[in-house]
Amino acid sequence: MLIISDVLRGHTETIILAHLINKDSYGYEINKAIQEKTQGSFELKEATLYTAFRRLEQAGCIISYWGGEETGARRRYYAITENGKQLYAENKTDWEKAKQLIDKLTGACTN
Amino acid sequence: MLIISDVLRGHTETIILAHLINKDSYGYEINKAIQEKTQGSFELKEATLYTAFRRLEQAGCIISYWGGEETGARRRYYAITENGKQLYAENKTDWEKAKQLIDKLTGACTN
DNA sequence: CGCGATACCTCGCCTGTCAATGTATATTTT
DNA sequence: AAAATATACATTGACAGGCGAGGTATCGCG
Repeated sequence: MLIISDVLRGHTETIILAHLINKDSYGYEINKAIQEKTQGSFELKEATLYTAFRRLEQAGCIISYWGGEETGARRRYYAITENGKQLYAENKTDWEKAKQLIDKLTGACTN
Repeated sequence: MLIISDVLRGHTETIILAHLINKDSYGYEINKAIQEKTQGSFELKEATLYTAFRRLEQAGCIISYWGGEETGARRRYYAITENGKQLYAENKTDWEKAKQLIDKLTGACTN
């Protein structure tokens, strides 16, 4: 991985939720989508992904159902809930704030 | 703390280095500076701060020396090294990349 | 003298990441 | 038909960074 993963830490859930906003999806597909989007410069590890799914489901932010085994192995689909949409919105505004804050704090100070 | 700390994770060292770029400083002062800069919306916890100092010193990114007890308790000053300046520069470019990446990945996807 | 501010430090827990490993099925290759 | 590859999900155990809680010491003020 080219990008230091500690910086990405804490964004896993938001990344997942972002992918579920428009349509239901499943782990493998989300992972592939991320790899394509970032052209390999960042990969969500499977273990990380699935533990995040567990967290989100337990928090009532997503729900899961089995389906769509037509093409290959069985898939567990996830759908975002109202809770999830709310969390996504919160995380997005938090991120905007955090971005500014980090920019300010990591700028060489002249005082 | 208002901002989710996991998002800030991994930036502690960069924040410290940023404060040492222009002048030597010590823990308490750096902490106070951060609190003022962010108007209380983010506080680097002492335990976090001092463990980060240890890490940075062990990595040869900063060096420490005792001094300046004139006003109160004794202070341990830190100075940035060439290694530290390099790490700072790397972290900054990483951050720019990561910012773009996160923005891209947490945007609701329309595909 | 007690209290608050200054200043530093450590222990142990918690949480998120991830390498390693395992399972099962479908498709493609040999 | 067997082997390899791709699809797809899941768990375990280790690791690292953040931080709550607690501790030490000095100085000035009332």
